[in-house]
Amino acid sequence: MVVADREHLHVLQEEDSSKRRQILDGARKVFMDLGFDGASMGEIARAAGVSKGTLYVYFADKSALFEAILEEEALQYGQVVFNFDPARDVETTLNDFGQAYIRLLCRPGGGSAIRTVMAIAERMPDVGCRYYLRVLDKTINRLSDYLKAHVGPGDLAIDDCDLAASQFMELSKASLFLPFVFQAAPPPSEQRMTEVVDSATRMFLAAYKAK
Amino acid sequence: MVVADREHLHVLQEEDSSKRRQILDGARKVFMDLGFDGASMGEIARAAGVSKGTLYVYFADKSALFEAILEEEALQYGQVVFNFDPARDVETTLNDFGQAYIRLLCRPGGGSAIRTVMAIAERMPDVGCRYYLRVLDKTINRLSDYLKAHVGPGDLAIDDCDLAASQFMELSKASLFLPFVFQAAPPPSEQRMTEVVDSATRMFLAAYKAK
Amino acid sequence: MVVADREHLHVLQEEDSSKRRQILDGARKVFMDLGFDGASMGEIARAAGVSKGTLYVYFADKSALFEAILEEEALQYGQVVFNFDPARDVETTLNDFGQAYIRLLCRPGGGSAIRTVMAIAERMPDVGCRYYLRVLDKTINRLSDYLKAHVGPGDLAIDDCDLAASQFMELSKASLFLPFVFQAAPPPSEQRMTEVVDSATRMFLAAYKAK
Amino acid sequence: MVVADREHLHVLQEEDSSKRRQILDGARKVFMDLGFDGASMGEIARAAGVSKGTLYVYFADKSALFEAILEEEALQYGQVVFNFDPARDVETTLNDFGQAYIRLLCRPGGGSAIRTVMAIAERMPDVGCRYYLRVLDKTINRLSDYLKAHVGPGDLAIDDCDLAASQFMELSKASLFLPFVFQAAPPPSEQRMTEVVDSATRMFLAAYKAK
DNA sequence: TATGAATGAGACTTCATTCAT
DNA sequence: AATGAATGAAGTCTCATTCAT
Repeated sequence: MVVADREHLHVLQEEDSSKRRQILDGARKVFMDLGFDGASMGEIARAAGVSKGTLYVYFADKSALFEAILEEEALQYGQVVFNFDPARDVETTLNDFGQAYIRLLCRPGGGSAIRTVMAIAERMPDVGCRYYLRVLDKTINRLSDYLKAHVGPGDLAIDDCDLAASQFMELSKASLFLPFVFQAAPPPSEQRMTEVVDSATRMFLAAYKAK
Repeated sequence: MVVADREHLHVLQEEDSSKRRQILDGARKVFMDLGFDGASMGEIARAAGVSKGTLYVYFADKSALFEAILEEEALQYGQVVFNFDPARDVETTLNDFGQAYIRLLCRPGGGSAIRTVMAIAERMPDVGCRYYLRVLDKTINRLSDYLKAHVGPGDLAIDDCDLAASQFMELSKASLFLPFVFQAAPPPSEQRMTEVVDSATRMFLAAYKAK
Repeated sequence: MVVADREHLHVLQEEDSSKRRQILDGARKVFMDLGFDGASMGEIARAAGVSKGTLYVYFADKSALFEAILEEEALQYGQVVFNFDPARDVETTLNDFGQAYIRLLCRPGGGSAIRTVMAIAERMPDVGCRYYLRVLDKTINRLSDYLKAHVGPGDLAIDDCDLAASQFMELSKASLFLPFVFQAAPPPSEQRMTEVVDSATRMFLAAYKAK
Repeated sequence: MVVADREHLHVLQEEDSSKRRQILDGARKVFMDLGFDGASMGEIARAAGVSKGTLYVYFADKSALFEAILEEEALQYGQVVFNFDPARDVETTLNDFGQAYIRLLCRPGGGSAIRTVMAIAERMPDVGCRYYLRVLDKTINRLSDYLKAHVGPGDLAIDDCDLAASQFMELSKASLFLPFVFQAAPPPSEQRMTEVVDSATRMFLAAYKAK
């Protein structure tokens, strides 16, 4: 056991050994296309251009590979620049954020991680939970912090900023995300996304703008 | 088996022959708990109290059984009385609907159908699509129709009622559904659900109440 | 031990180059603990503190490594000084031998070689055969030779000394070895081993002491 | 095949449903030839003339199949009529038993169970232990009981009957079993077995016959 | 010489599905 | 109709071995 750990450590230290990169890229595609159960290690190996055995050199098992991908997803999410500079005005900030957020969700393959994780959350609750906290909840918190900074006379009148942040994010998805993720509609057009986020921003400000 | 003949002539056709009922009930539980891939026909047979072979007497294969359950789910959803009587006033109607809606989603096992269907939407797009249309979109449309009936001076000022309906539904889930479905939080308390839907209603009216 | 001296010679062909020694020591432990099939080359490499590739520098394959260990085992066995000096009296010689023999078999890990070789004797008959001849049969023969030297009036009356030697060895194991090797009992106590070998010696002499 | 018709009975539960019998027979052969690790489920399926999947209908896993065979082995062992009728005289009883015992051990494939179980006793201690208790220890106890019944003036003078029983069994194997099990010699001849057991009996009585 | 990354065959096991009764 | 025995394809994972450095 200890040995295995060490062996993995050695490999893991080189975060971007090219084989590891290949595997993660191939696996992401397969996992997101087919879901955790639908993806087979053979398919992943083929997609990654390595042998099946090699997968297990880099990742202890299928779950570990899956979680490594979610880890990356979380990091990428964190690197998306949601500009929550408190100096910026609320309307612009919210609108920019909403636009970026919905485009992230509805990019081709964009809902896949959410969908895929959601799918196994019942059988692997800790995976679901961690993904939520690291990705979704974190974004809520950053927006919430921004809002808090603007609560005050002449700015925003919000009682529960966490709820408000969540509300704005939900509003930004309205009529777009569900049809997309259920494959009932193609990815929304640029124009439609703009409209929806504009509407969300208006609605949010109508409710929370201090008088 | 002469005596039995008379009975079994039509039983198979009948939607609710007792065996079929048993199977659907057992299968729903297993599918919702474990997901499409995680559920095995053996487990389903056990949960239904029938033999594995019998499953194939009533359903062509695993997918057909799964879709039959979604069919039922859609019917049940349709039977939930969302009281959209145009005669009722907007605030009460929206609030009542929001309360019922979030309780439906967050009931134990409530997110399961959504989660389960979402999970296979990429591999079985028509299943995902049909579920969306028959369940989610249908609800949106009914709410939208209600809203349309109230658009007018002194009532609601809404440009895009479909979007507005979707917005209200999304608002009703804010901060509640995602943590629940990702297993990052237990089902929300009654009080919290009430608060969130109250806030959603206020927000909606702040934005759309005609002046 | 003379090992320290040897290390100053850098003769790579030498049987006991330090790496080779490491490998043999690590491999013995793993093979004896887990059996031929249960032992993996990876585990052996770890136990030996070398890389997997290095194993194949010194040994052609897993079997060759295993046989090299049995070779050593045979040599060590041969070096255990069973004092069969013909000048010693029979009772003492037998008893001393029996005591040493049963302690050898029942030492922690003692039955392991026998067990391990036995296990693969059917698939690798020559390995089993050679081990028997070089280890077990050799001991029988040395005891047999000792007995032959004492056959005569006033000493021992034995017709078939090979059989007699084998009999004494079997008697020395009675009630001790099988429970131990089948893990049905912990290693026998010192006192019990003494009693059993004493009994074996008495029995042997009762049967073979010349009158 | 005419017989085949009769075999299509629903008798999975029965201990000797024909498929179960087939599997056990095929598996015994493969396990005994190749050892637990060396035997593959595919090979066993082929030897049994069933599909791999069928093996798992009857046995939970490879270990369970293996243990079922040991179970049978134990039963068969128990059914070997070792005639320990206390009314029989000691010499005949011992000799008959010894003859039967060594023939059991050295029959073709006879040492295989012992060898095979011994081989995995380290990794599966409970299997080893149970086999020892159910097969070997049980036989010792039955012989021991017989001996106890004959301890007395003019019959046997034995202090530790359990030890004595074990001693006789070990003596009966002397020079025969080890070469056989290590594949260093073919199964012993009838004549040789007779000689060895005769010698064992003489030796035993020389030591334990009451004076 | 020594390494360890990489491989691919093959192990055990599961499971949707079929078939005879 | 209902069963349950049987199947075989496919899944995850292990491991002896090779090869470039």
